[in-house]
Amino acid sequence: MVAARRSTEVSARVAALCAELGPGAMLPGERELSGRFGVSRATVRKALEELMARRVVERRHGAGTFVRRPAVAQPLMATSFGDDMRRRGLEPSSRLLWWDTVVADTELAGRLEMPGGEAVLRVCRVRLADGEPMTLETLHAPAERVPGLTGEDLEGAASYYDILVTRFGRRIRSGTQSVAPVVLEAHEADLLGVPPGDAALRFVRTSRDQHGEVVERVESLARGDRYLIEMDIMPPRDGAEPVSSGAMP
Amino acid sequence: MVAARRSTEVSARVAALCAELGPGAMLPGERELSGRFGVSRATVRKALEELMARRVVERRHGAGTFVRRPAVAQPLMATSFGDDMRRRGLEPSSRLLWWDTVVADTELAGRLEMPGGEAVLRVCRVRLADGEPMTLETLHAPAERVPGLTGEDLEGAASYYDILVTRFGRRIRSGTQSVAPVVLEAHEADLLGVPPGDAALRFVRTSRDQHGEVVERVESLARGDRYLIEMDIMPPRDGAEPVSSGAMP
DNA sequence: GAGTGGTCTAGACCACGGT
DNA sequence: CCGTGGTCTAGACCACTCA
Repeated sequence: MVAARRSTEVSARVAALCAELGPGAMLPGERELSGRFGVSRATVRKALEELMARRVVERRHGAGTFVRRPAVAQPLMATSFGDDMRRRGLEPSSRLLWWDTVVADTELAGRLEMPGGEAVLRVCRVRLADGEPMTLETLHAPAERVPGLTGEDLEGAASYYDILVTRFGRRIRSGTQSVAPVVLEAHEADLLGVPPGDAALRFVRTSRDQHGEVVERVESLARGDRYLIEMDIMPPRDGAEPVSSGAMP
Repeated sequence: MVAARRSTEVSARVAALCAELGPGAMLPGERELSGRFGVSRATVRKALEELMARRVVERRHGAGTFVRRPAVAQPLMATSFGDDMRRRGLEPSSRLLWWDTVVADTELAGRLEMPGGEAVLRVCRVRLADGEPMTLETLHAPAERVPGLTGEDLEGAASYYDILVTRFGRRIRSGTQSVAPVVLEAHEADLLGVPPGDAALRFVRTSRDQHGEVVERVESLARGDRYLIEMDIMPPRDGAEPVSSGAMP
């Protein structure tokens, strides 16, 4: 792999160093790094700023630069978990917990906008980044729209969105998502590797393909210490209804 | 006003230039600006990066730097708590818990982008809808930018955003917000009228006025049982960083 | 006081876009 | 082609933290 920019190269090498040292560790100084990698200090600083933006490191004026346990920002776009993690320089994977197919009752059929009485594929996975549990996901998909798909297809590094495109010719075009805070139950905390009673975000996402058909409903629990939602906000335009807003159940 | 960093000073002067030239206009080149302001090109670049992050300018490699056109299709809006509640048919109000002014230390001054050592107004309120506590808010505002404002001005049905406009001629133009899940401490739960240990959302919002000046930093705890973020999501646009959407407490 | 990150300078070369 | 932004260097001084 060729790094066009030296700062990107330095960035990657420092990120590797971070992984080696572990969270909380202090990195060598900028001058030391610039010597070690044979680049100027300005380049090292640019690389560190990149890692800063990615929340990999934390800098304290006068003290040093430290490896951070990153809170992963949740982009409010329909990116797959894998793409999301890779963009942060983390290696995504999945651990399949269980899967089955059930017959949709009226409520589930309604949510998936499918006929009642038909089969629904359910897959429960732990999603990991660099081997560390990040979210606990349960996927619901109308079996008619993804014929032949099983839970095993979604093990390891497989991406549901990729499979949707390559096997079924379906592309995600839109979706809605809600987010609420929850306190983790013991078994959930256990699967996520955090203490029970920790805070988490509960995402519920419904996605549609190019035909407007619902192809997934995902309920996902994300560790509160590793997930952070960031958004830009704009003032309301007069007369416009909000495209999105806080709601009260 | 003294700008400690020369890049901040340059930033402000270029922002003024942008306002003068109008949307779509091409700015002078970086070398030209560095000569005009008597700073190095690196400093100009740093200033431009700041304006880039604030979406004031847009740079095109090989072409130039341009004043950004009014944002297209901003998917999301910053409404005040009061407007938000009224839209849901609820009657908003506030209960003032305490207020004071403090001298900004370096960290706070940095967050508010104001000179260190100056005064900051802090106001802590419980926000209610139909008399029921919804959020617990702590507002921070640079006193210089809202002279004479006190906590009492924000009691009852008063809206900070309204006051900003009517008394100080400042309109919210942009902002950023982050959201994380937390577990409520006993005293927080008490103020919100929920059991301790309940889940909540912690919003941290920074808003700017038409001059690009920070006019508030608000930390707000929203009851997890009454607040839910809902958003539309779109597939990622190639190359685009997430300009994301969401909701406000 | 020694070492850290934060800022700035004055120069260089490269990659890209329009004419 | 020329002017633009993008990257990089080698050095300097300042502000901060911590032993």
